[in-house]
Amino acid sequence: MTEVRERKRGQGGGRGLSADDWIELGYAVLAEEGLNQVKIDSLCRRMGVTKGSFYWHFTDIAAYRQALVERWGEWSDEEHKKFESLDGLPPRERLLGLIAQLTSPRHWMIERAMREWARTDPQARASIRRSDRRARDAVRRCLVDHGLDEQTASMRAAWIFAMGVGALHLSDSEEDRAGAGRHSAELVDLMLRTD
Amino acid sequence: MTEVRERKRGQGGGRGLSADDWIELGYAVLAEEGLNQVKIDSLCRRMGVTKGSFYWHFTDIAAYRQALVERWGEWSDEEHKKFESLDGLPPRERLLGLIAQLTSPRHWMIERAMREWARTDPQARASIRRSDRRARDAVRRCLVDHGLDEQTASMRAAWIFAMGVGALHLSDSEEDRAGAGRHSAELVDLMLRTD
DNA sequence: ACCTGAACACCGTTCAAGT
DNA sequence: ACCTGAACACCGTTCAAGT
Repeated sequence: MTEVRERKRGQGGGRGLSADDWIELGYAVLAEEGLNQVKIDSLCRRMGVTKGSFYWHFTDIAAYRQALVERWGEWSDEEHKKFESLDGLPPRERLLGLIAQLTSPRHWMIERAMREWARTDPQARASIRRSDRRARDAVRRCLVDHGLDEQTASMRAAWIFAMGVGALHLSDSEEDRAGAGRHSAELVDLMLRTD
Repeated sequence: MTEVRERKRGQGGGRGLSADDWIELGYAVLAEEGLNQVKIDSLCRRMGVTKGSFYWHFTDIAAYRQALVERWGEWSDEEHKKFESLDGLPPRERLLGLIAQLTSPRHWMIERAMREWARTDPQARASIRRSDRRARDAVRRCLVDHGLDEQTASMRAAWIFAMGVGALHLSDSEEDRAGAGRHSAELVDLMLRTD
């Protein structure tokens, strides 16, 4: 579909491709067609080069995946920073925003691919774990700020987080998502109860 | 697609393999080494036969996966029937049992494989959806029997179910599972609140 | 009925050779 | 520095031929 004939190149010039070009393409394919379409062969076809080109930029496909994982990690860092700017909001609104972000459909394919890779690649696992812990901590902080004790907050944060990951994987069937993705206000109200 | 010419035989007789033998092996490999190790080539090596044997029992690897999916569906049906026998228990205990079953570590690999296949294979998707709906309904019934109104029960059932699926996918990192898998009593108590 | 053996296509990987 | 082209291994698939 996305037949790239005209190669994108760095700002200045240079006739060849950069590692970044490959990563960019990888993400596009990942998001559009999923993990199983990220093959060296088809990537090269899209790029209009032979496989030797790919292997000049990356030692093997594991290194390529790792580059994608690293890029994802950086991107995840930025997202988190963006969210920290909402620290002024009351806990309930902050939590609603967090949940919206957690269950956002923006990058399902990519998130799923990361979790898939994390199952075999230790580096990917470390990256995901770091990102997950940050998300869970952010949720927990909302709960603590709202007045829950540390223990209860940790428990409920883990539940909410697991729910988010579940919604991520259920995102294919609309009926399943309905309950988990919508009604976040009701969920938050239940999770914030202190009585 | 469903070209499964199977031939069951007793324990003793028959020199050749049956489709069941292949399915059995597939499950073993799936559970032990995960989805990516279910290759025709390596399965044949384990069986001690050539690939022609595999292709006599199944038209292609899609048909084989479908046979695995069907088998999983039957097995899932049985599990559900087993659980219906607990209908006499009070809702709270029933719900605890359901959650224990939903987040049981027994067949993580297999469940994940099914959800993975469901992403591309419509038959697998139908199978999973059917099983999911049953599980969610069972949870919802516990909540209704405990006194929640239909709307609230549906919402909370979807949450609990999503949490279970999330726990399934987080099952690699122990820290994440800790909150979602353990503390089910606290979760149930929160979810059963009517006030 | 059940399988072998050889063939082919596809994809990951390597590497000498080109510009 | 960046890529081509040919080679090879691995795996999915087909099929004529064997028992």
